[in-house]
Amino acid sequence: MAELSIDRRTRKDAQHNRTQILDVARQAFSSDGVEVSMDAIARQSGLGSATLYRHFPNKDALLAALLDEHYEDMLQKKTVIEAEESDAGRALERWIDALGDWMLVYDGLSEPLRAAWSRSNSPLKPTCQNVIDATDIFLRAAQGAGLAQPALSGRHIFLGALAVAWAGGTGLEDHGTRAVLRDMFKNGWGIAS
Amino acid sequence: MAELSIDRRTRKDAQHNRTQILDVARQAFSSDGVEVSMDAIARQSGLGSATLYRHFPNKDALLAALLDEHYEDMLQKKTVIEAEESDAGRALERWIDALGDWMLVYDGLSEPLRAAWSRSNSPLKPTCQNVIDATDIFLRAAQGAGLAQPALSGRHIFLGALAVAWAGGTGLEDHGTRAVLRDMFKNGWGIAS
DNA sequence: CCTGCATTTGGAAAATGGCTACGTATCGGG
DNA sequence: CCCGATACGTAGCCATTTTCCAAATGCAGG
Repeated sequence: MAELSIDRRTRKDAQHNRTQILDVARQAFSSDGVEVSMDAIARQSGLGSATLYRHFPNKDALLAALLDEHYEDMLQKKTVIEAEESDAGRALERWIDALGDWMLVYDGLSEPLRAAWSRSNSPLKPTCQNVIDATDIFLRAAQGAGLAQPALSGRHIFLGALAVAWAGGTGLEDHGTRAVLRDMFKNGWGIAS
Repeated sequence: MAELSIDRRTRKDAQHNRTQILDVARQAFSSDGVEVSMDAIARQSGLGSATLYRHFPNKDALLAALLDEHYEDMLQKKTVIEAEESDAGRALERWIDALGDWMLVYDGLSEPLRAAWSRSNSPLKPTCQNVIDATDIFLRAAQGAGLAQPALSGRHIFLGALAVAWAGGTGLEDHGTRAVLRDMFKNGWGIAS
């Protein structure tokens, strides 16, 4: 309903430009990381930068629009995990893995995500909150089964996964390091004596 | 010896300006984080920006000069820990804590540190390497005593500590989160079943 | 004390990036 | 087909890192 009224009032060229921007941005972020300039995206879209900013008031908003697409996938993964995995610990583990992958869809994505959740008015914040909420569900189940540290919250897990994604992200020649970091995130560096 | 020949050839005003820059930068980084502009540092030093760049070819070089001062403290801490702590696990823990503190001396320090170690020619790289080497010593001792995950290397610990510092760094209203993250780094989010 | 010259300096400017003001072009209903 | 609402692009602002070059300045030797 809301969509209809928007669509009806939005000019066709504007609609076309919007999807064009999203397509170009998706491609640009994928190949060059989130650090590509807005100017470059506008140029590749065949538009002036002001037009880009009219559709998305800032870079984070553009990023958020793209991430919301991926959030659909995340919801689906959530359903699949819940259906397939009876063990709450393994379910949480799979969810955290999915989280890590999500945070790596675009190179350098960790930065704006982290910045978003300290800044008060970032368009990325709702998206983060959704993911955190989903994480909380898996986490509490695992905690109930004694398979996750009881003091943690979904926010902590999110931050941890974000930190791992950040550290293991761009320019890490050694691919195995990523796996090691994830394992360290799950099990810690220490061994209880 | 090398210092003498440098000192002899370096003009007094240049020497003075150099220490002046370092003093101002130390203060500026401390109070405003590493994101302060080079221009601001130059201005507060009563110098033109070009002068600043003559002394330190880029921001990382300036940062590295300051961090090297702190590295002295780290070496001292290392000695103290080695002297006081007979348990290798606790020694490693204390070292990692020191590592975490070191990475927080300036706000936003994690960023350049991480960038440094993927970029090939960063002035910060040698400093990082020194810290990693020291970490390796503590780590191997702990591994030998069965108190740390055997698959890890000093580099992994360094990256992990960096990730924790990054995630728990700037703009984290909740101070307890930092402690939780450190604990999660040591023990993981999971509980072995 | 003076003087010549290498060294050092400062201000201006280039390159890049986020973002905006404003006049113009275009869409689409009547 | 026309006109107002809507969307557009140019040009530009501000901030940041870094570089260029002419002018100033310290210092060694006379």
